[in-house]
Amino acid sequence: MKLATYNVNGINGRLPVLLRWLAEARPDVVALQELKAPDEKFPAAAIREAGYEAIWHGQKSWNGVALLSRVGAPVETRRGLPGDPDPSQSRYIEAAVAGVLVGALYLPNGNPRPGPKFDHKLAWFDTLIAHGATLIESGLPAALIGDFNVMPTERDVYKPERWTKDALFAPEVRERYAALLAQGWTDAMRARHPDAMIYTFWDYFRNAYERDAGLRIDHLLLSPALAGRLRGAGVNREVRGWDKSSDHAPTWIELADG
DNA sequence: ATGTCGGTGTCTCACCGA
Repeated sequence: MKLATYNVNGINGRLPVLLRWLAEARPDVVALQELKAPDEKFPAAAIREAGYEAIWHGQKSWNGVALLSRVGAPVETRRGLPGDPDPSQSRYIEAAVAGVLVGALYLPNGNPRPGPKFDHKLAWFDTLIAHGATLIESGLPAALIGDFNVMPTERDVYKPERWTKDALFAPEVRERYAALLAQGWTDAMRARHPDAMIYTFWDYFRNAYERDAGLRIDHLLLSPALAGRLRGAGVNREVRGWDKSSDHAPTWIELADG
């Protein structure tokens, strides 16, 4: 099963890019972030015509997450993170799909730091850590996937020294990502490619993609009950070069049958 | 400080958030 995450940065503005990628890559299950659309403006018909059943949790203007599947309808288990510090922001949706419990998330950006947005990021992350523990304790094959808005290590940033004060690379945030892994979650990309330079995001500014000035901020974490099925991982980085692309590239893993 | 996007309202430009 191919499981992917993709921050689309506006699902309606990027719909041709999304549909082209779905047709070419044929992922089985996909988490989407930054829909930037209210529920009634989710392009459900186009997604269905592409062969995917979907659930979504949108909001006007910002945020918004969805889960797509072409291997059986996602059975929604949660909408919103339990104990979310600001439930008005649509950042989490969870479903059982193809025998895996998939939590699809869009962690707050948190800039500027310091400030209330950074505090919110830390609070949201703490809430995710609490929920992550319950998922691990369940013993189910589970995945937490999405835009975590954190580069876990220096290897995940094209120029680490320039990012030390940024909310995406702050020690408090990287510590929380490490705390999540310490629960038993496996960073699938790093498990498959321990030393490679891998990015999932390139800024729109200053020709970042052409210069390969990227960041690795989109992650797929696997519970102990699922990690043994990991067979491959990669980034469809060419998608970032397409016309009208998101600033993120689709990021995927391959799982053996359970 | 800067740069470039989509979405939205203040609505053919200016703003926010990223």
